[in-house]
Amino acid sequence: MTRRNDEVEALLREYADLVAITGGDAFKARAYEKAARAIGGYPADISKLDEGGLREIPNVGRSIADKVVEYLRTGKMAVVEERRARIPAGVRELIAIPGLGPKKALRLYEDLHIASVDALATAIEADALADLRGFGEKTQENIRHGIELLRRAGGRVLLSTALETAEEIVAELSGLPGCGRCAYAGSLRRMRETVGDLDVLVAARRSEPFMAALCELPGTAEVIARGAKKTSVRTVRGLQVDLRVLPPQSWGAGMQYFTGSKGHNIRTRTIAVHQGLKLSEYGLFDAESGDSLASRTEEEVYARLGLPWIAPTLREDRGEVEAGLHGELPEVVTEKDVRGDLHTHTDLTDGLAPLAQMAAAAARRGYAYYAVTDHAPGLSMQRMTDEKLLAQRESLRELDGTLRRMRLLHGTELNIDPDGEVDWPAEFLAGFDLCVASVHSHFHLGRRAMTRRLVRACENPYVNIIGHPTTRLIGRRPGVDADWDEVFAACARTGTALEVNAQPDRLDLGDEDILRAREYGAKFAVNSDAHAVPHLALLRYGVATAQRGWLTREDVINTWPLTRLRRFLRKGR
DNA sequence: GCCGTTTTCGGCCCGACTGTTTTCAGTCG
Repeated sequence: MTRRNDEVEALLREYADLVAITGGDAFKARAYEKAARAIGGYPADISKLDEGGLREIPNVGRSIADKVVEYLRTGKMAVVEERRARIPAGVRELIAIPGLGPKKALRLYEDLHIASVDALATAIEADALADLRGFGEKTQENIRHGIELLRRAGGRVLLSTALETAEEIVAELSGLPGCGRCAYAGSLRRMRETVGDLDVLVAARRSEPFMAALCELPGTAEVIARGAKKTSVRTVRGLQVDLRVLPPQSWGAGMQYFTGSKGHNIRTRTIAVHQGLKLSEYGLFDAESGDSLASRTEEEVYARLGLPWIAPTLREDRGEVEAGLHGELPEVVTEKDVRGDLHTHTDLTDGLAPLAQMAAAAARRGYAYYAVTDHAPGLSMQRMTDEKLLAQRESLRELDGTLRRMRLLHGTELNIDPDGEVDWPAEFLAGFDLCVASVHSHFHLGRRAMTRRLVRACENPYVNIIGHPTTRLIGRRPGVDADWDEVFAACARTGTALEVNAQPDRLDLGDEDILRAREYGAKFAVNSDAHAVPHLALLRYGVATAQRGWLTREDVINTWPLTRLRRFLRKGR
């Protein structure tokens, strides 16, 4: 279920954007952004809070608390409605284009009445921006490229967005009478980093009540097709949902078929054909007699084909069927295997919650260890100082040992400068239990310089993990250019782990790079990069990505017992 | 709009990059 917190966060963000676009006070816009972030990252459910309770949340004052109360009561915020009436939704979409902010969006709207990404693309094609102040050739080229980036996502949404919607729908349909089973399949079940549409399956004798329920959900905007076996709708967020109702005895075959991928299914069907069988969404059949041989569970279907059950995250036709036939499928890492998070923030830098709250929440997740890695001074906007950091270390050491059996590690997230140097000298770095090091600036160095930069970071005896190695932002920013083979080899050689950052818009490294890095024998750390208590749970997306990269416990350092982890962190020093 | 006080007003993340603006505005992290 989406939390009310998330709804309010989205609404306040929208209002902040609209204030910025309409040329309001920039500090006011930022105040709404800060409040949005604080509410989104607030651990408690805000719908249970009164105005006083809301004002306890940092950066929420009287005015915003009032508006939130108004929203919780009426489902609306009058000020947002007003601004929406003045600025079409498409204008706000424009500022999602990298390189295009609120000022340029307003100019496009006021001077040329451009109110959608499509209209902007058309205008650029028609060279209609030539006379507009601030839109020279380079700017237009950058915008064109930005639109390209957005479109390459091809209407796909982030895994996290898709999963939230799917879980809501599954929860709704599961509650209906006559529902045998209900689950999502498709690329979402395979946990791809973006999802084009949702496939939801129901096992039931009568399909009609489920089709009707889907069409009538509050989140359903439009019914695309409606039949007895399949119904398709589009949600208010623009996501297409296909619902298929299967006879209960076909559940396993249906899940296998609709989970895909296409490539994986071609492999399994080929195996079936060679055995004189036929595999469809209804079951595995004898090709001649038409007798059903297996269909009730996925395990049954795979077993009859001579295969072990294959984890959905592996079903990408990357050799998993072959591996299954030879009994060589990897035992992929699971969320339960993860003993601790090694990249997290607190309110000492840009996190929302204080150290004690983050640590307590981590302990509730059952972790054996937990690292706090706030930003280093190189990110000047974070205003980190040696004194603040050492004071944090002291509080952390005091807290250590008081949280069930969880051990606290003191770390930092260093900035890798263009030369591959990091924020502090060796003597100071030696005081940390571990260091994550990440690229946060100078993304366009060129391949050779970028490769040297990352390799030098690996060679630093105090750098343990390269954070979000490519720095890509899915759908918004491509990863940096480097000779990754060289970087991965350096990681393996120096005992530096590669992060699998679990933030849903990063998932960095991504699955394909993980597969490549694994070939060099590099190790990995699956981290949440949490900036708030609820973010700790994002780890599931990182674990799924690790699975898609075929990683096992052996590959992932934060599944190891603390003593083994500490040995790794010493990097042979 | 929020916050913290020097308690009711003034500061708020700050520096870098980029393109185009002939002196700096807009965007980003």
